Amino acid sequence: MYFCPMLSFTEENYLKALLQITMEDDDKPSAGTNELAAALSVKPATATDMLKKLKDKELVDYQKYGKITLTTPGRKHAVEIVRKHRLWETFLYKKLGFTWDEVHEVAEQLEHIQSQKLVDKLDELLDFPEFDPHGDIIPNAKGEIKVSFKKTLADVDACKSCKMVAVKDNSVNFLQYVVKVGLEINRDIKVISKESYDSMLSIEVNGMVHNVSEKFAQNILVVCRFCEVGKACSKTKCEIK
Amino acid sequence: MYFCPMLSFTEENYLKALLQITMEDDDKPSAGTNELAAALSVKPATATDMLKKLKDKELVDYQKYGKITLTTPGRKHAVEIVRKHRLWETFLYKKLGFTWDEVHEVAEQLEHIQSQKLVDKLDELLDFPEFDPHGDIIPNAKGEIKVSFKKTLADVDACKSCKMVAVKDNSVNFLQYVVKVGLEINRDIKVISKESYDSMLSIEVNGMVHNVSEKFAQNILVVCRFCEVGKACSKTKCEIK
DNA sequence: TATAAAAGTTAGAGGTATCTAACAAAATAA
DNA sequence: TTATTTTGTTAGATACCTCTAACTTTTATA
Repeated sequence: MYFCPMLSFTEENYLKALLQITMEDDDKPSAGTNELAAALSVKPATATDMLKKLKDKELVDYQKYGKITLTTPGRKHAVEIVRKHRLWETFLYKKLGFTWDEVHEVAEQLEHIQSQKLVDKLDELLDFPEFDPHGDIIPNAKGEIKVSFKKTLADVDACKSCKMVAVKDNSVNFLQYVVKVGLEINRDIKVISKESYDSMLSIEVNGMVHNVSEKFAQNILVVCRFCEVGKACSKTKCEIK
Repeated sequence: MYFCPMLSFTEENYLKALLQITMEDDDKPSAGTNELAAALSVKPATATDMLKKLKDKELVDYQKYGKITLTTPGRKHAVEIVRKHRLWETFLYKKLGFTWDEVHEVAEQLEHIQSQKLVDKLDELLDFPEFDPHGDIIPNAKGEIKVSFKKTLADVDACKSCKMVAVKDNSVNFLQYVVKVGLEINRDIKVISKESYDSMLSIEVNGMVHNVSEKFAQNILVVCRFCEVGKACSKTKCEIK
């Protein structure tokens, strides 16, 4: 039987970063030291030290010079932090009138509050939400996460339409830019054209045409216009294969 | 112009403890090292080190072997933490269905969250409450604290009645005991008799008689039965001088 | 007032989380 | 396959917060 010790903020942040790296891409279920260090804005040497500690606590599988993966308890803990983070974001957005670019920073602090009752009650107060303000799925109380969307606006072909369901980047900069382009969750987007030279996209949103970079498009997650978020798409009509 | 630097959790806890010690008793507006250390469950040596640091940051006035007081910025910071603590307690109690003995522990964590907007919005959501679930006054957004009640149940003479308005001890143990005796905020209490030997009190609450210790009584704050909390008492009727 | 007790400080040490600089292993390219 | 680049590790240092043990100052008491 696994005993869950109290983890420091820092340890929790390492676990969360590992989960986010390994969830990002199905083909790559492990992370590297540099990658992890970059995600946490620390030096690789610092990450190496922490990895030893997390290994001793059996929260990560890791060998010198090898790849890093979360153990089952490590993953469970990381999912719980993500759950708390996204519930708090939803609370700030729905109950306190925060804008979607403000919630992330505060939730980074709130996600570390230790109280199972608090999390459960917050979930209840919010009526067990499925998605946070950025369209990300909130893991449920059992720690289950539905698979997230893999298509981005950058994957949509010219002349096809889609619907924005989430964003991959939660930074203030990006989110404010998204708003400026007239985008929000559930908004329809039509890809007018794609420039083959630099992958710039011309998109139509709310009747307005905008040119956006490939980097921007890669951070907008989309589904077919006829999809309902969280449900299967009607394949006969689907425009984004 | 004072620049407010980011303080660590620990530093904030020292400031809060200093405020609580110096607010407790009007006759003694300063604290000692041992007293402070005891309040924080650390050794006096540890407190001495931290005091040097807080002095460098101009948050406390302090000389070697001398008494400790908060500076104006130090006090301002401490009041802000108390404000956050009590707002969070009120939130947990009113919005999430926590009991009054559960809120303190979680608020100890939440009080350190850094976001002015969060505090302001929380205050608004709660409709600018004056008191927390323990009857303690919540400092307002300007950092003003109304003077708190000075009479305790232990000060009430035999055969006189009073009304409970707050508790001085926020520990789970004490609060559960208070409930067991049938007490809660706004409840009337009649002091039936006082034992001169050990100051045990016989009190009547809700028609039931209980014997309580002096220690217990010293942690129950009361006003005259005809007082409205936060307002002046009708002196002609006041029974607790 | 002299002495004992209480209160407070200093010195030296340990754990955590971070860094830089130097080094080692693995992956990639020539 | 060898050389180069990328990736990852170790060693040594620092800042923070804590401790114990020994010491000093202040306060209280006899």
